Amino acid sequence: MKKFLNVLQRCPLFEGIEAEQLLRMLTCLGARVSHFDKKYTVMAEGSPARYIGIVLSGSVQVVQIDYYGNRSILTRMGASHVFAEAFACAEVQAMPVTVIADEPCDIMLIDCHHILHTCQNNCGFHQQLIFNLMKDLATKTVLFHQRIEITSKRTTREKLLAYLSVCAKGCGCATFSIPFDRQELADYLEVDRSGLSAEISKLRREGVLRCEKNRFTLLTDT
Amino acid sequence: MKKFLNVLQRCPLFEGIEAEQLLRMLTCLGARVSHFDKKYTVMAEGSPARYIGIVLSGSVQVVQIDYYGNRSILTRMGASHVFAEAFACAEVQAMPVTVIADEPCDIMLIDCHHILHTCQNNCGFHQQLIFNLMKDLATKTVLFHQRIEITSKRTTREKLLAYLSVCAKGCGCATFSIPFDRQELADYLEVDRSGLSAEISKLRREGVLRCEKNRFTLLTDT
DNA sequence: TGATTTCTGTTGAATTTTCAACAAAAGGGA
DNA sequence: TCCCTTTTGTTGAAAATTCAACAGAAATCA
Repeated sequence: MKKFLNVLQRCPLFEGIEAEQLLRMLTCLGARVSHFDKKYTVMAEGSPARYIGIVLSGSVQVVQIDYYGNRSILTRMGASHVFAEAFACAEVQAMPVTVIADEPCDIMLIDCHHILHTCQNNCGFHQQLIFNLMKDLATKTVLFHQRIEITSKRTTREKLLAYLSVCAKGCGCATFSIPFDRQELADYLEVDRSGLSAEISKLRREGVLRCEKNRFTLLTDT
Repeated sequence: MKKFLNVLQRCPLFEGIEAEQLLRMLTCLGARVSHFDKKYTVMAEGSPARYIGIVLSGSVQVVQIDYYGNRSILTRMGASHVFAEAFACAEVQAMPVTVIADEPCDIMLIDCHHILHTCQNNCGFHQQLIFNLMKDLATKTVLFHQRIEITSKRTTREKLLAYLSVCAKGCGCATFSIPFDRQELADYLEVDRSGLSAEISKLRREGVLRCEKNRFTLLTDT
């Protein structure tokens, strides 16, 4: 656990909590760490939503797969980020999404009951934890709105440009890498992969962007 | 304020708080009530995100309008529901959405700072409020996932059927009313209105559903 | 290094959506 | 009630997406 202390301290869930106290707290919360190889399922759709997940290393994707096998990528979480907290906190019966390892990763799982209900030891950190959880959920909601703003566009071109604009704004630079391959980007934007590839080529020919693998440069100021 | 006490007690934000204490609390929080006529703007996109809103009567729509004037309806909130809490809690600079009155409505506004930061009087209810806020945000996130599951479908037919299924499941009955007219439903599902009307007619002809104005009956068990 | 698998871009056909325009129906106000 | 506005369903044409198939490029693995 100690070797991940740095990551844990950057986790929004533990903001304002000292390193020393953090380790004690994790013991009290019954936190445990598991390793997952790439593409393995961290949490399966339909399974009980008891646990809050924290990415200690690597990254995960939160995906939704419908009846026909169509995948939507809802989000990707890297080190120090929290996932599945909404389902655990809302006490839904079953996970409505699947979480899979995007790379080999170490994941910390905490039973949400231990966070929401004060324990026998009456530790003093619960208030802070719940406050942080609230902040984290608010931030997630804002990011969700951003995604909806992107996917609500009607054409592949508009979705792509909206997404790339957000990326550029986020990194403060017109050149940036995205964490998706073509199929994943298509599943994030909710469009057809081949149509996406075609659109990227078209935008490149038109001089709107440059692109080499998953590294893009926006040549216009949208 | 007192005439809305019933509604306020049903508000998830005030769960577990006694009526008497609630009224004192609202004074301390500096809550104020405003009336809005139908179609008036309750919160404008771009304005500071300081306030949490609570619907006391009537209903509001949370919408996103893009550069070209295309509207997306993100959600509709009726009496006792909370809105804009995520933006206020996440302390974003500007509202990324617009909130408009769907019907004539009374809205309670509370400055989020008063909730997040304990006041001089050191009232004891902040912990409970923050806990409730956290629960509320978690629930909202789950509902967002549900909306994404609907809008991520690729065809108008699939989106419509997914939406109607959720409605039917929600009210536990195959016959139900939806809170949208055709244009609003199209803006919620993110499809073209005329295409939506055509699809409804088609589904009616096929015997999949019955529909009279905004009252639907699903004839299949999807 | 070589073989195998995965990823990517391209194409054309079929399907679907979007767009614009219009008329009938419904609703609101005087 | 009548008039005017809004909503709704329909249609056909244009545009865009999806789908399937394929070949070359890139990555993986032994």
